[in-house]
Amino acid sequence: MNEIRPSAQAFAATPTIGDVARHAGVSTATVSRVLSRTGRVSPQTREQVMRAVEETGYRPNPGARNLRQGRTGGIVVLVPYLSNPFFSTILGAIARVASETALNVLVADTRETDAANRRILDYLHSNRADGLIVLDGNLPQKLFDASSWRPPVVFACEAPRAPGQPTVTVDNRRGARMAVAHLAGLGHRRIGFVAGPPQNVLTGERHAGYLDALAEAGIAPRPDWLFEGDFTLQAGSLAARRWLALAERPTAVFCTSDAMACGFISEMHRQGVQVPEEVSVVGFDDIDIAAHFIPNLTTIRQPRASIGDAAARMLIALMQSSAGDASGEASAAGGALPAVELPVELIVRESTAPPPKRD
Amino acid sequence: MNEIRPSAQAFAATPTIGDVARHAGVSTATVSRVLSRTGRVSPQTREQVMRAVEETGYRPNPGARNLRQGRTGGIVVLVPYLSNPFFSTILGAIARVASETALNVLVADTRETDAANRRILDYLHSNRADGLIVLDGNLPQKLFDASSWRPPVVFACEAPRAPGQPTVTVDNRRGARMAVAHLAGLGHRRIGFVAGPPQNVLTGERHAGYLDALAEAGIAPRPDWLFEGDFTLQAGSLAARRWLALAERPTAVFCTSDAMACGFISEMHRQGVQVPEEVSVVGFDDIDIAAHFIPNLTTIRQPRASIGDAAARMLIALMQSSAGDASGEASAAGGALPAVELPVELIVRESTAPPPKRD
DNA sequence: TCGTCTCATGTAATCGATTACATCATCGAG
DNA sequence: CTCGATGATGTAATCGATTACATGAGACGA
Repeated sequence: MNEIRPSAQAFAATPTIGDVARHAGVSTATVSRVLSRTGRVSPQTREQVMRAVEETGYRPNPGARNLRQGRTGGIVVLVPYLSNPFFSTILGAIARVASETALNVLVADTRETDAANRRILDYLHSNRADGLIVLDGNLPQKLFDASSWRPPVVFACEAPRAPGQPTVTVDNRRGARMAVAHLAGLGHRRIGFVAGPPQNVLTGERHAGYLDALAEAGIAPRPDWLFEGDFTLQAGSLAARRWLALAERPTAVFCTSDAMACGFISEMHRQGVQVPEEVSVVGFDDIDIAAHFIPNLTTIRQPRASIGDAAARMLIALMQSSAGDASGEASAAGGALPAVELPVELIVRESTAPPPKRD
Repeated sequence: MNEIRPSAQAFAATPTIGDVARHAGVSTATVSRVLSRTGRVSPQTREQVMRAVEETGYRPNPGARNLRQGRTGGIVVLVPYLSNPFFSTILGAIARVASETALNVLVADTRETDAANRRILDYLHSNRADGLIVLDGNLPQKLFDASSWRPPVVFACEAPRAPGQPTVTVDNRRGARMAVAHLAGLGHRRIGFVAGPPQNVLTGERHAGYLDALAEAGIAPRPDWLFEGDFTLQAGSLAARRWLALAERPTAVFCTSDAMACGFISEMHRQGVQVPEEVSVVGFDDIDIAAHFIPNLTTIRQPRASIGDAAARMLIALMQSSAGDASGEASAAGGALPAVELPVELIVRESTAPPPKRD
């Protein structure tokens, strides 16, 4: 069908490297060399090529380049619930780092994809991405072992239990301990715990920290003061209603997410219970609204942007070292960089106070 | 560097369609036909091929397919401030629709990219994406005219002023009018306006709606009750401080975002001013926290998920019609579908009340 | 003056799929 | 029995870049 080559006139479709070469009177190899700054090209030729690029309005086709180079030019971020602002901030940080290296950022919501596992396995197993960042710690671990060859993966926030994987986390246990110790320090002896999803790694770690702090304060844990939850506003409200139904109530609760803390306080307010006068509340995350919620939320700050930033940089480092390497396996070349733990911080605001004087 | 070619033995790297063909004793064309369900293949052969796919663990390389088919297999979403939960919800909805069609979703934060315009122009102008959804109405309009050939673009939320573009919006003007009419209906005559960024389209539309409602209520607008803002929590707090400094204060304010409403109320609380007893506040968006903020926020609900959903479906429709079309131009084939306007809804909660009795 | 080395550039293979076209066998109608 | 239609499959071009290798022109030392 190409019998009538469009010859040298106007470019109907997008110009290709061949068009540029013809315009400049050189070969495509030379154009490529000029544009990728590899190999030596005489200043004159370079000049001609650049002019031809200008004239034709040429833009290299990244797909073609990637195919040849055996890359995809993108990384995938697997997010549970994209609409959660906590994750979207991390995503933003990842995007910023990726744009420095001209990497595309693909997102996939692990909870939305109907045949979720299948799609994720696609991402992992295949040549769809040069690397993955997994923000969802609840994905079946099998997914990651199974595939014979896979691109580098970094787990962020919710690291799976299996060790030896590259991870970026915060010290959840210590954060929880700080939160509960803060309550104990204010004089609270009856401290509730609002959990995340049962299977979730974070739930486990933060619960461990909660127990640590109780033990340090010489307080016996009370199983009936452990409220189930799932990190959402609604779960916080639900926990509040359960708190209200209790005969013997905690004077303080540690919520394992700010969203749950807001939901909890909101429901308390609706029922006419004062925070922090009648019950103290500590959150976890320090999302934006925390500093503006009423009462301003005492919480544990996670450096969200730093998490995304660190995860992206770690992934890029892994990608580079596994590219230099002939086999696809992660190499020891870059040294052992697979685990970063970022610090958390207690932010004391208004939602905590000494327990009400009584009993 | 690749001098030692891995030769022909076991599949060190990922298997290709050629490996499958060899395994099944057929040609690559046949394998392709089986896998893409195009063309006729005998049941036996199909069986053999499927078995070979199984055995080799073959996954097609999407990059190669896309190159051949002249597509990229992805759409780009340009978001201002990825960390904004409002946008991330929309993004989530887009991702859901895109996954139905096995399209990749690439995100780019228009405010983070250092040489932002250059990168965006790249996305537009080049063969990087099969389509774009633009959530940022503040990008220079030139970007979109300039490029001779571009993939289909859908503007969502913040539609540019230029008409004739495919857009998904809500009736911002009507929403603002409803919000302010609600305040007027409660008896307020002194109503302030907390604006978004000056250049922003939404700011303009919502301000127009504000003026509409004032006019309907026979209230003269007061320029000194117009507070600048930028949709953020901080801007809301700042507006609150300005409100406090006023000699003559509005008894109600309409904030053009929920975040600003929260920031405003938060600062009021800090200064000991009661909402809604002393000043009523209406927001815009109905973000998740709105129903749990204290006081629960009266606001205008935007159907965020529907916006993302509609934008994605519109884009996919445009992509299909422009693919059938020989030229890259949008065709009239699919009929004129380029503008969807979704309804908004007034949600009355606790942050509004009749004005305090005085003068 | 003649290799030899370097530098600039061109030719063509390559990445991994899709797909236009060719080929061959089979079958039914005339 | 022959011819054309049909169906299954193979061959090879193609998408748009990168890059290994070949080539030819000068420069330079012997």
